[in-house]
Amino acid sequence: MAAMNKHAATVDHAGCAECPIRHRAVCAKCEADELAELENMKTYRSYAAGQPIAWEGETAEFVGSVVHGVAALTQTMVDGRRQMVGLLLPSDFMGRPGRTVASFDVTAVTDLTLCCFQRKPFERMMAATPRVAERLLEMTLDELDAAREWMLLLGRKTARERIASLMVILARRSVMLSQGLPKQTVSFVLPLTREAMADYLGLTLETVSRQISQLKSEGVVVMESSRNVTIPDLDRLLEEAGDDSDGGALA
Amino acid sequence: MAAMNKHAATVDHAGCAECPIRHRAVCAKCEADELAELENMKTYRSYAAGQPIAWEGETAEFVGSVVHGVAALTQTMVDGRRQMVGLLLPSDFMGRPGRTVASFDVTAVTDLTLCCFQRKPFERMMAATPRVAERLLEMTLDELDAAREWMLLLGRKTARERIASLMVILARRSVMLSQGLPKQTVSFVLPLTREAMADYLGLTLETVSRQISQLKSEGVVVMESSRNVTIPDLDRLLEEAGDDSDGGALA
DNA sequence: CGAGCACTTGATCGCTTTCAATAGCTGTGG
DNA sequence: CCACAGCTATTGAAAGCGATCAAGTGCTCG
Repeated sequence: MAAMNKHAATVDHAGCAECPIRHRAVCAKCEADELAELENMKTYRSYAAGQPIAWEGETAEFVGSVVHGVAALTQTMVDGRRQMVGLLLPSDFMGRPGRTVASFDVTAVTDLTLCCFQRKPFERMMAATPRVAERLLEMTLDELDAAREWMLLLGRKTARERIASLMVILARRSVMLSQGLPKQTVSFVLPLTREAMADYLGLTLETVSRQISQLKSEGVVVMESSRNVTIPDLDRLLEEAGDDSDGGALA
Repeated sequence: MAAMNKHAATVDHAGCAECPIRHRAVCAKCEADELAELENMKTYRSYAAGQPIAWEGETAEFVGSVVHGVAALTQTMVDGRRQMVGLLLPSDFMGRPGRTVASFDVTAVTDLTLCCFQRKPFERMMAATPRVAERLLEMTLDELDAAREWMLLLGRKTARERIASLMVILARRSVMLSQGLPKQTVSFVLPLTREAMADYLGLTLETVSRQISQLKSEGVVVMESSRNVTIPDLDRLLEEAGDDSDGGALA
């Protein structure tokens, strides 16, 4: 099956200057000379949807940034219960400087391209130039905030609110990527299966399916297929998510 | 009531060299000259148990480290549901460089002493000397790992497993602080009320109480009072927590 | 001694899980 | 072209765990 093979994505970028994640990834603050150094040490790797990238407890020989696609960090208990603890979207950083052993399983959720750096040279560069380390700190603090928002969802939100919250996140990202002006209607494709959503939301896949059906029947979301979502009224969705409304604009 | 008043803790440390968190806080990697600079800008602040330290959405005028005591980061939904999203123990850092608006409510859980820095001078120092920034990145990455462990607990663990997991964390900390050699029996004081535990664990206080009672009746924990815990068999507790057993030693 | 607070315990309710069957979609091969 | 396998998703019925509502206990402090 195609899903089991690495496949060559479009990784023939002329250089970092044209990279789609140039201003959001770890390299965002780099000057031309630093970028050139990174350029020399980078390698692209591609993974098909479903492929493992790293296993918990094993040494990950590289770190890197997501260029295209989506990857998931998951944790699994001995009896098989599984919880997704992070979703890596384009520009997100994978791997931890200063620690060679991965803390979590990493899997490609969709077809995926990573911009990888060997651990040692990258750590040397971090020590030498502050810009990369600064940016990484900034990104890590953002991730920590996101993880804490997620803890509220997992600890206190109802199944319905969890689904709505996930939709809000995906809608927000869709708006950001398309650089669209804030409008009330948004459409996007769910990059996750029902099972992956369940793993993310701390629910079972049946509950995910049921709650989506209900939101659909009430007109909060409109679905052309099981993966194509349209949100007719974002304010309504935000209410369902149980978040403090931030005025409704996906700022 | 005493709980509403600031009270003077023992903050008359001669200097950073004698500070109890000297080798674990943000200043851990600093040389003597850098330490002197921090010494000039630091102020101690004390809070009584229950006092607020910062409110979500308001500007926090300082950042700092926990010296003594325990603080909690919490998030509250409009209808009052509350989730603790972080527990700040001695040496943990509070506040986010580069962001003036607090993302979460911060409250003193026990009587508390903070070693505070004005935001601006601290940020200037971070930009000038890499050691502080390096250490902060390290600490932030550790916190992110801890947050992700917590997401597994909130998303997938049973009430019983959650209680056991909290006990494991507190037992582990108690062993670290007392520098004791790893042994099978550990005693410690619960720094949290049942309600605070519930907020941390994503449960109600009644469920917390019931599960503690059950663990007690089964001999997994022994309690001299409602706050004094003894763990007669750590391996047993680890099993109950549902974590991969790491051999049982609280390494 | 009584007020206030933290905690415990009981009874019931309801949401989510579990178990189970069915539907829809996609690709493969006769 | 249709049948079928394999997978994803939906839906139903029943069970269970934790929440909710409600007393009651024990401790500390005035």
